[in-house]
Amino acid sequence: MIQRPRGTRDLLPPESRLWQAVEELARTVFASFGADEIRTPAFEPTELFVRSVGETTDIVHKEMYTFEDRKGRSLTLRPEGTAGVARAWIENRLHDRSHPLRLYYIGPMFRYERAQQGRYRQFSQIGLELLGADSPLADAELLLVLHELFTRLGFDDLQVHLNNLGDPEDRPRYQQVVRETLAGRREALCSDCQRRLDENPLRVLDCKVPSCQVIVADVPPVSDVASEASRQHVAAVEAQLERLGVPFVRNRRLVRGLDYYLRTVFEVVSPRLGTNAVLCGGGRYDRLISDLGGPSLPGSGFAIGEDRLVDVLPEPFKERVLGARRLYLVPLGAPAQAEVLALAREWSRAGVTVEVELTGRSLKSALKRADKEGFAAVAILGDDELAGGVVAIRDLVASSQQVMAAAAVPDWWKGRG
RNA sequence: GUGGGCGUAGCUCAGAUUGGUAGAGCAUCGGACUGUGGCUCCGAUGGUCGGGGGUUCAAAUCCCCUCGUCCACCCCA
Repeated sequence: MIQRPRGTRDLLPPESRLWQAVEELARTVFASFGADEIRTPAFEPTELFVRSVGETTDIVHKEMYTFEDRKGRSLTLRPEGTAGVARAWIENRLHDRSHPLRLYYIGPMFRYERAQQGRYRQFSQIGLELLGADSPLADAELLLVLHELFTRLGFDDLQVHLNNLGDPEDRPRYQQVVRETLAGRREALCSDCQRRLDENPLRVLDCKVPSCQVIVADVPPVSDVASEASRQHVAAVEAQLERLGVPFVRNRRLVRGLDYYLRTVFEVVSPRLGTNAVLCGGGRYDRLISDLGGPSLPGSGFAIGEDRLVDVLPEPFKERVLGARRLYLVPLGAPAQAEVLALAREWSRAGVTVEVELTGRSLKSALKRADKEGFAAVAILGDDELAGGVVAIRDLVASSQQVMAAAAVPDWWKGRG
């Protein structure tokens, strides 16, 4: 049997409805704050990700799906969404548009990793990018939109972690501080941290090995070495959030795995997820567009892991989506079968969710099925009803039954919502 | 990429230690009840025992390889 590739999944009904509902709400909330959708290719020139995400990052270095096309060009399945948006902005001269520009995307990303719960080789991200505004207000708006979406999904237990990564100019100075602080204790660090010390010292900060955390506790947080301008920026973001009542915690150890972030960085974590608890990550990237050869343009954005989000969706939201009422239309006998689709069309046009029984099963087994499948009601159309121009409507919840004109069913249906 | 757990019916699992005709519950379909669900009873359908190879008269069971999945590390969404 041919099986799907490792780390990919088939989204089946009814769970696919949850995905639709999440995406629909995200579109609604984003659009209500002035964002529009952008759709970029699922694969891009490899160079784009090397230059934006960063050569030394794990994503680029060992997690990309890279291949050559028939003309020998190196292409890569996108491992994240921001790079493609930045590329598209430059290539399509969106510079000419009025800014700031709010662009959102929803779609699959690809990373070659060992799959486990909440981590897949193909996963979906819902992202929002805010281009052309360098103010703290822009970062605050992103966090607000995020908070609004999560609140409307019914979450009340998520935590927003926030940190200041400083400006790129601060980075060498900070790396120096890290190296100096840890110079004498290199041997005491785990082997991963010893490697990080050379390649990407920032990442030593969020090592989860307890012995490392003890040692790293002596290292001053990035924000202490950060420029005055970046400190004022992040402080202003925090002040906005406090004013808005958007809860967050300062996490001075928070570091992100993509090189383009600076100043404001944040994560949203769910206590209901295990190891892969990060539901959303984001931050400011004022140098990304210029690093890719475009003009100087500030930007800020986030990406939500849709797979993880759906995994921890609050029960009330799920019930609302999965509990949608449906009417089961059951024809009995050939004359009724001849009429049944026309009737379904009529009801469908009037806003009824109607499912026609097609297999000719007995009324008894149809009712049995209706009960199992959770239909709200069954419309029975037999010879008797046909003769009188009526249908028998059996309400499965109330266990009651009545006969009414076929044309009256949509109103009856609405009245019971 | 590293370490470990687990793959038997659509689902949850027994059967493996000691090789000997593949099982149960649930689900599905049908009947009891000829046009009325949920409960009960009866019956039926359903399996290359993840795949391949080896040992053996005989393998779900023992050995090797492989694929998948889950957990931890790593990483991030």
